[in-house]
Amino acid sequence: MPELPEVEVLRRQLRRALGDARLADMRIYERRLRFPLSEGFADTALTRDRRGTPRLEDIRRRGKYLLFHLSGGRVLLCHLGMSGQLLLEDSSQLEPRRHCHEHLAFLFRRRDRRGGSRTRTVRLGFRDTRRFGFWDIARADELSEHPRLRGLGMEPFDAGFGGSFLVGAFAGRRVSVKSALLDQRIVAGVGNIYASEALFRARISPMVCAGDLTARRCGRLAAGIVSVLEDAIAAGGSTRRDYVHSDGGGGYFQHRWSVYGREGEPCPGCRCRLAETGGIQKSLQSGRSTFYCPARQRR
DNA sequence: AATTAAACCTGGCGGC
DNA sequence: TGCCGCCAGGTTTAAT
Repeated sequence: MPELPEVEVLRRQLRRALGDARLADMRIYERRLRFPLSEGFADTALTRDRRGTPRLEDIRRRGKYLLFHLSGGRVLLCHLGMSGQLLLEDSSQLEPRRHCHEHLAFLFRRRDRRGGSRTRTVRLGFRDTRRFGFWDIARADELSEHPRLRGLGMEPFDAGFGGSFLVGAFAGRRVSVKSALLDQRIVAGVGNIYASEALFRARISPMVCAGDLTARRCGRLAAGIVSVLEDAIAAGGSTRRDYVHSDGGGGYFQHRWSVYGREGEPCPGCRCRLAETGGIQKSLQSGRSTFYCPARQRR
């Protein structure tokens, strides 16, 4: 799925394209997502305020969630799951796109860039082959208490995130550090790809117990998380199979993965030592694959 | 309480 | 070629 960098790239694209558009209309083609779409989703989303249809005030991100803030204090929450996509088109057609697992479509109207009173209609389609993604609607003033957001941990780009935060968060934890990184209640937004990549950058074995990490290693890990997420955002995210940008294009960071998906390849940090190190290894940790270099990433 | 496994879905790939 | 099992960027729920 899209992890933090992919969601962030999408957020920036959508905000640029939609600006302060108004949500003019929407359709639901499939309610059975990872969690069934709530009864009043469309009606609540489309409720007009004094000036007309709801205005898009901002698009924010929390962990892997996209948050569409609408006027009138409503927020649309979107999680892309494993295969969710949000695609923009210049179109005013709400008919579903066939044979592409489109489940929702929104029409936004915004002022034409050339100014004047002309408006432009933009269609935003939500596609999700596996239907692990989901949407919900919440009141803005209750957003932090929403069941799906309430338990989320620290944002990696928050000022408070760093080695000492990880020391505290990992204290007493007997799970592996790799599993701890996937726990959204600790750090929000890191998924299976960037967990492996961050551990590689920090030169830490994914099998180490989170609670056993020294402060020094927690500092390296925090730096590795931030740097890999920043680099991935700058490269437009990673496109492996399902993730695409809002224009259908893809990111480039998959070409810069050091370990993920590179089983048997030479470690980029131990060049020319393939025979000694055995190259990148793959293992399973609580059902998810982990990639690492056993020579460079010590216990 | 803490960890792990199963469940939710569809599609693509390698092996036979 | 066709069928089958396995795997895939996630989260929640049930079971150990």
